[in-house]
Parts: sequence; structure tokens; C-alpha cells
Amino acid sequence: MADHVDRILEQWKAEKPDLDVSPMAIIGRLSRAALAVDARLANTFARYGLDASSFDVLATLLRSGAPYRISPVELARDAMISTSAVAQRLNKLEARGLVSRQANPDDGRGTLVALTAAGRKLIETALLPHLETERAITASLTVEEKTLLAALLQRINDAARPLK
Amino acid sequence: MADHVDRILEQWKAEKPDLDVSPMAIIGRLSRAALAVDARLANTFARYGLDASSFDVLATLLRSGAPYRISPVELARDAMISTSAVAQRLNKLEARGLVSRQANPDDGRGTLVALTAAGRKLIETALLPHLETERAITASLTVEEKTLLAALLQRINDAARPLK
DNA sequence: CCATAATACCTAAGGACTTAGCAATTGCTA
DNA sequence: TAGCAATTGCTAAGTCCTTAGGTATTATGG
Repeated sequence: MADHVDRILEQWKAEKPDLDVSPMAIIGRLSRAALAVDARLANTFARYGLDASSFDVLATLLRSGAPYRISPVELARDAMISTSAVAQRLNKLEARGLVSRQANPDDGRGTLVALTAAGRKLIETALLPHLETERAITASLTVEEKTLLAALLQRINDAARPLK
Repeated sequence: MADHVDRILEQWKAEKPDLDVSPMAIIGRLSRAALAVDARLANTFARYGLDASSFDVLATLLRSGAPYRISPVELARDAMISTSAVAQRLNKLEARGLVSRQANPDDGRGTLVALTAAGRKLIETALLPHLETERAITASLTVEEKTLLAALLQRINDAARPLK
């Protein structure tokens, strides 16, 4: 069952026998797993003319509930990207007619982004296949393992956060 | 203990009560954990004038053992990026005098990338602090939990791989 | 043995992110 | 309440990746 990361660890063991490289077993597999998952999800997104970024915006709007309208700042916080990246994502989605921008009546600085009918329809269509892909990726884990994995990942997340 | 992902799950529950969004608990935390870890590691790299890409190349050369010389194709496979990305990484590292390119005597098409003395020195210096950062990130887990997490991540990786 | 396929490596062009910086509005505080 | 600070949202420029495509060399099979 030796995988790529195991081979890397063996190389380190041979070159630097005194070093404890055991954290690499986790960190290495974490980033590789994330990469593999992203690639797999991208397949599903592509079937609907989407990529992860666009899906992310549309899904965030959908799950915010009626009237499916939130600010770019919220989108940025939610996706953990800069507001500048959000502006660029919105430019593309707006050009495709999937979202619309309107002035925020309660804040002269602000904008509100809303799902258009076409955007709503597209994300409603793509959501189920996406969930099915996620289900397939996690299908080999038991319920207990899923719970455990989610908890361990949350702890890694917390431990990694402190510094910025 | 509710985190960002928990709030997302609650939103879905409210908007789409019939959907089983439990896979999102894992996939969502996986990508967020990977992001957080990357950001944390970047701090350490920056202290040595490096980024993750450059560190990756230098570390791969170091752990390959004497004479610290491998081909761009191997570097690409190892880092799971295109050979074109490797060429660009090498352009930068070569310009900084951290690696050198030489013709492969056994294959007229090939190139061999070698650590220079400066490159060797830099990666030897940065390696320990990097490992310390990785240790800190995984420190809250018991030995059993670390083993388990690594195994679960490997299974996620395998499950995500099939399609390309 | 030689034409074709495969491999290795590179540059060019394009995409999506980042940071920097700008303009407009709102919030806080002295 | 006036003024400074913070917030919002955008474009511009730079970075690093990708895919496309070109050249050179090696491997293969008819």
C-alpha cells in the first residue's frame, strides 16, 4: 500500500536518518488529497460549463436562501479569497447573465449580487451531480470514519491558523 | 465548536432540507485545512526568501541524495505539475544560482538539474524550521490520531483519483 | 533500417489569483 | 459635528499555473 508520500518519506529517511519527518506523512497527504479532490470535482463542474470558482459563487448565493442576494464582501469571506478576486469572478458571471449586480439601498458603498433566473436554474441543475461526486469520493468511509476525519481536519485547520 | 463549514451546512439544511450534504463536511474541511496549512508553511518559507514552489524543488533535489541531480521530468512527476511549470521554476532558481542545468550524457533530449553549493546550503538551512512548522501543525494529534488521519487521507486520495 | 510515434524540454499565451492603489461612502471619536 | 479612519468595490500589474505548440532526440515496428 506504499504510495507516493511513502516513497518520499523513505528518501528522507535515507538522506537524513536523524530527522523526524513523520509530520510530512500527514501534510503531504493532505495537500495531495485536496489536489485530487479538486481535480475530480472539476470534472463534474465542467459538465455544466462551470469551474470551481463559478460554482462556488452560485452555490453560495443559492444556499443563502431567498432572495438569493448577498454582497461581494460576504462572498469573499465565504470563499476565503480577496474582494478583488470576487470582483473578477462576478465580471465573468455577470457577462454570462448568471448573476446581476445592483446598488445596496442601505449602504452607498455597497453592491448586492443576485442570482438571475438563468443562474438559479444552472446551479440547481449542477448541485445534485456535484453532491453525487462528493458522495462517491467519501463513500468508502464508514459513518464513524467520516465523523472522525472531519473532526481531525478541523483540528489541523485550527492548529494551522494562528499565524497569518 | 461550530466552524465555518458547520455554518455552511446549516444554510444548506435550511434551503435544501431533503439533500444529504454530509459529504461537504469532509470535502469542505479538507480544502480549507489544505489552504490554512499552505498559508502557514508559506510564512516559514518566506523567512528564507523562498516560496512553496522553490522549496519543493530544492527539497526534492536534496532528498534524492548525492549527487543531488535529477531530471525536470522527475521533478514534474514528483510535484504533480506540468513540465512547463518545472521549466519556469528552474528558470527562476537558476537565475538565483540555486540550481544549475547540465546536459544529460545518457540522453540527448534530457537535462539534469543539480543543486549548487548555495542551493544546498539554503535548503539545508530552511529544512529544519520547515519541519518544526509541520510538527507544530500536527502537534495536537496523538500518535494514533496521526496514523489514522494519514490513512484516511490516503483513502480519500485513492477514491478521488479514478477519473481524470 | 527507416518512418512514425513517443519522450524531453522549452517558450508563448491565457486564466485566476494576489497585492497595490484609487474613489466613494460610512463610522467613530475628540 | 468635523475630520480621520475604516469599509466597500473596483482596476492594474505581477505571479504562477495551465494548455498549445515547437524543436530535438530516442524508441519502435513493419
